Amino acid sequence: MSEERPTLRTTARSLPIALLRARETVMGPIREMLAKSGISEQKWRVLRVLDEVGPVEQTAIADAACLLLPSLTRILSAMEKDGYLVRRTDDTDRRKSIVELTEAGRALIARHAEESNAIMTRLERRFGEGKVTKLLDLLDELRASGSER
Amino acid sequence: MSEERPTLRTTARSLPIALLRARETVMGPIREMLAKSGISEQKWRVLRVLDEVGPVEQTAIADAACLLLPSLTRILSAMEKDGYLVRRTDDTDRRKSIVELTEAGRALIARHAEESNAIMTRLERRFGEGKVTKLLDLLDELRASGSER
DNA sequence: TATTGTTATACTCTATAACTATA
DNA sequence: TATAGTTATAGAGTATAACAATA
Repeated sequence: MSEERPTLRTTARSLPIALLRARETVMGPIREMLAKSGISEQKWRVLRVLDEVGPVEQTAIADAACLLLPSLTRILSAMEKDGYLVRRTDDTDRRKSIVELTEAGRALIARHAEESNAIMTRLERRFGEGKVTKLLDLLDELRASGSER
Repeated sequence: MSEERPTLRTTARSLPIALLRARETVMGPIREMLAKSGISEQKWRVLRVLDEVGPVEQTAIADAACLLLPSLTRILSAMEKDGYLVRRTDDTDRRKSIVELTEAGRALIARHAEESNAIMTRLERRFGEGKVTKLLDLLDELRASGSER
């Protein structure tokens, strides 16, 4: 049969689809964990970013947590109302607002840290620790190469 | 300082976050491509799955395209209305409905295949073809290990 | 009784543009 | 003029449960 049209790669060899499928595989137990405290994936990412980098402006959070600024505005408002973080105007540039975790925010993270680590450790045992490391390295490099040219 | 609470991995070493960030990096040019024909990421995944596996029941599509069945129902209805696919009741099990691409659906894929491949090729050149292969292999294995045990 | 898919509902996130205030 | 963040709005996806048809 004469096949004229260009052929796409199989979905298993499509990077965006493979990344999504792999993520869905990994997210299962984490979703269960988060569901228990009624916190969304997006809020959990924001919490982790804040925990990692400390007080920071919103554009940086949006980039690190893969959220658009309008989404982030809404999420931060809700989380501030719930007492997990505070926003204050930056001293040197009053357009910026700096976001910072409260003690309650840090406590929320702490409550989940152990289980989160256990989930990751279990995955490493099943999938292979070396492979996880290799995979994370490649993902980092891929992300970095996206910023180039 | 005495740090008592358990520590989380950095977000760069969190598999779900790293997978998401990498995906966002890769999706940029693809989103631009799809935006031109007003087709969502989710619809594009459905098209590719159907193109790859042929006529198939909806549960299988949902799994392969990482969509919940209620979402898929709505998406398929819209795509059927647009003439890209048809649904027919399975002969041997009348609970199932088999979904199949129409000629218009295949044409839609064909219109994007060349550009989609070009985007992927460009990424391979920048990031390294070997690394892409290695990454896809690892993602496949990860996905497979999720089904185990 | 279990499974396949649909419908209903409430919620959340996405995407874009317009806007405010600061620089 | 440009940037940081907010607000508005429309649209789409997520998640859960309840349901109909079929097995």
